[in-house]
Amino acid sequence: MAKAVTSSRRRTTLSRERIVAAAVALIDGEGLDALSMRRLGAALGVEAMSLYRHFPSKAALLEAVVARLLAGLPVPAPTAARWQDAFRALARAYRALLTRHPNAIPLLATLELSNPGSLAVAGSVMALFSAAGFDPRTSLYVLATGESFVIGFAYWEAGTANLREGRSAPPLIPPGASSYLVEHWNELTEQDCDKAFEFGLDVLIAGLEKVRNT
Amino acid sequence: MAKAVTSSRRRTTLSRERIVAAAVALIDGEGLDALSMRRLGAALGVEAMSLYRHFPSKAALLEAVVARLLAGLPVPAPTAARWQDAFRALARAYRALLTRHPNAIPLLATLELSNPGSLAVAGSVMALFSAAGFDPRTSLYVLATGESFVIGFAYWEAGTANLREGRSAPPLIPPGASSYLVEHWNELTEQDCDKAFEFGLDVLIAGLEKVRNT
DNA sequence: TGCCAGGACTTACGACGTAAGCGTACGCTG
DNA sequence: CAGCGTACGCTTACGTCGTAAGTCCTGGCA
Repeated sequence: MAKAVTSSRRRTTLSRERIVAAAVALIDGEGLDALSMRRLGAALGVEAMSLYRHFPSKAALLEAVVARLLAGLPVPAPTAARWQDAFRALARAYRALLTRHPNAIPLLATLELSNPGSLAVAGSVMALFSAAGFDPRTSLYVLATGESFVIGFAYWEAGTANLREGRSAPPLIPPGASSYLVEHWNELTEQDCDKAFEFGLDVLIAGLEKVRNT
Repeated sequence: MAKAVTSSRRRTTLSRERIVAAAVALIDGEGLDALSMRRLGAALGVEAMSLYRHFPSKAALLEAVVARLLAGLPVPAPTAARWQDAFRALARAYRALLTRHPNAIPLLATLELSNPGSLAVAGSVMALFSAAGFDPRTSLYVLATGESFVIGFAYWEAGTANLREGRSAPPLIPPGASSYLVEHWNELTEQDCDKAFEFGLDVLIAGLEKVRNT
């Protein structure tokens, strides 16, 4: 075979980079449950135990996955324009990240806070709001509020997506339920999710403006 | 033995009720990972496979667990006072539920939307805001925004709790990080979480008031 | 008294995370 | 160019998981 030359090399060369990339691909393509050490190894043409040369445990690997995903977030420059715009842009970017990797939502929700990668973002948000006149402690509360909304909304959107695609039984409507809900529950399209997110963002920003002037 | 009479009965009598209650206790006491069919059976003095007489799968059992937890939510009467107060009370009740069962947060975040038990709450929120003058679609957005905040905040709080108790390494601060963050990151107490939640609630309600008048 | 059916038990399979130890080929040193 | 140490992938094995299939006991009714 012409490839005999390369076969003198080790058939596959693992690295943390390659492993994490494959893990993200596996999660995106097949779901979080599909990320087992054996299947990840198989995707890389390698036995499961070989991965332990590069990561001490699966938990460590997941941390690295979260770090890689968080690295995709653009950290706003502190020189940015109005804090409202920077806040909005960051929230949208985070949501876009979660929408691109919906199967990784539980990972990010659980591990984000303990991941160094999130500190860059957290720091920029804190600086942003401190510069806008919020005191440091309040800036922290703003950070908590904004991040909670984005993470929680990702779950909401995933839940409605499951409903839409019938992966979970449409919850049979109990008799006395409000007709508003019944009417509008099933017509939640993706565009509605976009609108709902923008609505929440508007509400948050309007509220922050008001709280700031109190 | 005096109890010989009862020993003529089947030693243990299972029921969906008893199983779900034991499952909740196991989750609360030992964590979500501890809820395996075998361990749950053991807690009930029964073999794992016996549980399958009452639930077709573990997923079905988890649904029932979520339903039981959601049943603990007080649904506000539509006659309630100001929508602001009702909204605040419901959000607090939901957060209290999540705080009482922190190990069940991922369960509720993932399964809540597909659970009939959540429809009662959803319906009451929709009715509440419709009565307050929001149009139905906007009411749905309000529902999404509020619920996202509460769910997301539960993750945030759990994350900071892990940091506090050192269950995850305190993320080593990168060199250029904002000093605001560094200073305030580690002094997040439980009272701070309470305050952060109330802050978020204030912001949301203030924003909703403003949006409503536009 | 005898039968039936409901419900718990037994056994078994494939997949999981990972501990322990093995073999080999690459790259440095002399 | 020879030799060696070591980095790194492989093999085997253990205990646990969810659950499919089949067995057996027991309480209630004919």
